[in-house]
Amino acid sequence: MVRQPCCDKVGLKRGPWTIEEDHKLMNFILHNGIHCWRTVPKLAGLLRCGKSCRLRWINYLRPDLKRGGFTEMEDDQIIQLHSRLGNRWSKIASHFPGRTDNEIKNHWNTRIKKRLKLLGLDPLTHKPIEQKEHDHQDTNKTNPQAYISGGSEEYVEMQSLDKEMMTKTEEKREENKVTCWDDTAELLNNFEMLCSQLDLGSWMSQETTNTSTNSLCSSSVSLDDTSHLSMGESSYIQKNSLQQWVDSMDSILSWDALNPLDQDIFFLENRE
DNA sequence: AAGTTCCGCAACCGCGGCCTT
DNA sequence: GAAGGCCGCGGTTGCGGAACT
Repeated sequence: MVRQPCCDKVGLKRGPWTIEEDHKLMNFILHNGIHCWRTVPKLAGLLRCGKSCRLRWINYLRPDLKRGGFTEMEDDQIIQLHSRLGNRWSKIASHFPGRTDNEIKNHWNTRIKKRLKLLGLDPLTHKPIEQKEHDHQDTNKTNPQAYISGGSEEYVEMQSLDKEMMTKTEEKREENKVTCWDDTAELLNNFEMLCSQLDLGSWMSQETTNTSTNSLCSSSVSLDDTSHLSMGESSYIQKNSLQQWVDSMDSILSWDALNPLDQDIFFLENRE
């Protein structure tokens, strides 16, 4: 047997996904589920490799994804888990329903790592960096627990800075909400139309039954992923799936980048 | 206002592990 | 048990937007 490459890269598209590609992928998965990522792009009519499709679905399109900034509690938990598990992002992510390993990894590299360094802590070992130790006599500042519990002054300062930034971001969002309300309402409307066409509800129930039988080519897709959730959480996801998804997708996908006319054309095309 | 730098995030790549043949 | 096939994971890169000069 000759090993086939994961994908013949000739003629395959790379780089950022377009909204149309997203819809093709979503549409395909919602209707057919996933049996083998390798075949997904072909069957879905995408010029992408299976890996790319998998990544896009897991990190971006999954209905149960939770979006938005990380809370202080989540930050603390990530730090604690990282001190125990190291860079095993998927393991860490499994403690955060709706968060992806990629998201957590990025958050760690861009924010938490810097914070720890500022506090004189080695992000790898979570121990005080020696040189810093001389600079910072205050033990609170070199104590991870002090950081986690928000005990140091630097931590408090950073928290207030973060809050300030968060408030500004929220203000901006509010502004956008006001100015784009009509568009947003229309988008939600359109999206619900799409979802009803895609029959998300039946897909959800279908997936719950499918996942038990679909052991071959098991994927991390859909409600299988919610196995780690409590009953309450998973039922919440099901009950609120549509609205929740719409809400999250609204902020995730660049729907607002779409010309409303283009959207209409797109949705009309999809309805046929 | 224009140019430059910085930062965050999405996506890619390659390796390793598990499963199948 | 060996080899191949596929998936998942972690590291890295590159793009786009924000911030700064």
